[in-house]
Amino acid sequence: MTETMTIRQMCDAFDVTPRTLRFYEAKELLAPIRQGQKRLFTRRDRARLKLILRGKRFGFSLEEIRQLLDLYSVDSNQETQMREAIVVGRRHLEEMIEQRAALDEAIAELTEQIASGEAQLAELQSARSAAE
Amino acid sequence: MTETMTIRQMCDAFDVTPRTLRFYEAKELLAPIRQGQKRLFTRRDRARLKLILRGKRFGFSLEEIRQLLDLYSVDSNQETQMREAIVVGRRHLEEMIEQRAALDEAIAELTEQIASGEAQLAELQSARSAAE
DNA sequence: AGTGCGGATGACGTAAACGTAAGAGAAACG
DNA sequence: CGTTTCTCTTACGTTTACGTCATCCGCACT
Repeated sequence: MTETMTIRQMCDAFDVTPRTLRFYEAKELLAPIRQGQKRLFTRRDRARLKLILRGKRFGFSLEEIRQLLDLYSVDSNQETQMREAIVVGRRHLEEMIEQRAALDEAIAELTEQIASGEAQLAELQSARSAAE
Repeated sequence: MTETMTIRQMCDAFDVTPRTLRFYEAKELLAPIRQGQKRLFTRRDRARLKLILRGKRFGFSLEEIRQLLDLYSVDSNQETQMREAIVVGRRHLEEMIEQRAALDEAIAELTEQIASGEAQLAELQSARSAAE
């Protein structure tokens, strides 16, 4: 069905702007095929875009993501390229595991802070009703 | 002991540059006291800087972090300000929880990709030794 | 008195990741 | 056939988060 998608369909599907998709193409993160002038984004582009957006969310730069994408691209049957991709992948994996630990800690602390803030508010409430 | 710290001590302790600390002060994320011209960073500044660096790591902008810091600053006994901080805090908390879920998924997938990449490499190895 | 050293204050520069406007071409619609 | 509607390329603009001078000040040695 949706074997390929237009730029507009991509934008709607992934909530990005056309500019962003063209920018990613210029940076060689995506490689849509052309039908005349127009871009057609394939399943592969969609998979890559998903990974790009995920990577961005975790604070990786587009350049870091570009290196990592080689690991997911099946056509990296070139041995040296594959080795390189695995090294990059391992580095990212480590970083992400560290990030998860830090995230857990941050979530715990923030939860605590919110609770303590609410407690202070509740105190203000009861102080007010006692004053009536 | 180290009740207050100079800018250089801060830089060494947190691995940032003086420029960064002055920048954060300009953005009202930090508020070191002054001894003459020189900045002296207090315990409070250190706690805030820790939160700032953590927030950055999770992809929050300095402006978002600034809003969140009110929640941790104990002197936000102003009720409306406290309410606002709690709302912001809840929003961040939700986002971080979502982020953790996405992170878990990404870690799982990346682990898989690395394993599959290594399998391909191993195949190349055995193909080579069989060719001898 | 001279000379570093640490820190301060502008002010301009920069990299990343797009935003935005201008102009043009194809294509779909009434 | 004219007019929106998409999309294209080109190119300059913008925001965030600092980097990088240049210059100056005050204090500690010697």
